[in-house]
Amino acid sequence: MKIDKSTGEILRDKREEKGLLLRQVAAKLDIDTAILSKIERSERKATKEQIIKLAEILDLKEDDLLVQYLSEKILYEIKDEELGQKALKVAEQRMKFINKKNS
Amino acid sequence: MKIDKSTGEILRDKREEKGLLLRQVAAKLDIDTAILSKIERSERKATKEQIIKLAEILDLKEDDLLVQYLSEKILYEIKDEELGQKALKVAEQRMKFINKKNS
DNA sequence: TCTAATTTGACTAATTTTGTCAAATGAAAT
DNA sequence: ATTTCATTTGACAAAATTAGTCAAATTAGA
Repeated sequence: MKIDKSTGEILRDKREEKGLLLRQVAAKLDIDTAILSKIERSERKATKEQIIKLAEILDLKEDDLLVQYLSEKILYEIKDEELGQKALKVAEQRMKFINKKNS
Repeated sequence: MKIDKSTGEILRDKREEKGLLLRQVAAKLDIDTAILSKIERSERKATKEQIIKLAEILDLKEDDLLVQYLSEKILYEIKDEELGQKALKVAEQRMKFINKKNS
């Protein structure tokens, strides 16, 4: 899993690698070019549906891209929080606890 | 850190322990009783400001309550996600990476 | 059973997110 | 240098989500 690249960077790199224009990919996503530009520069978040379509369009592994995307959503929640690191750890513990309970 | 109790349960337990009514606490928070009732039963999320006030009103350690609250917000983001667990782990790695970079 | 506390659900208000559009900027090619 | 096309920017609108009120229904204790 790439930990040193933002979702946006991954998307831009792959799009350019495939020689596609923002315009072309945006058309397939049915959104304005401006939004895709912003997504690639991490100025906007994509929606989950857009991520799924992008994986398809750019031949990226859907699950990997989704994990990347979700982890970014999580980090976004705590980005300005002093206690973010602690909260993440506690969230993991609670997640384990919940999973244990449901088995 | 309590891992087996929701924020709502913590709040309700402490409020009852102190013999306060929903009405009284809600008044201090400047919201309708109905909302506090829903927060305590995890039907609604509190805002960060409400959590801070509640820690004060109920004599709970602010940081602990905030960590509890933030971890719940994180879990909420991934509650319906198959890949939630993986995303959490990746978020932690990325968090570490970001912290390393900024030091 | 009376009374006060809590819960429920329908509704409104406020905020955030997602999107469009047009103008500005940048980059490549003559 | 000028043209042309891709990308970026920012102001704005639409849509969705979140936060709140209110009143009626339910629950719990004396």
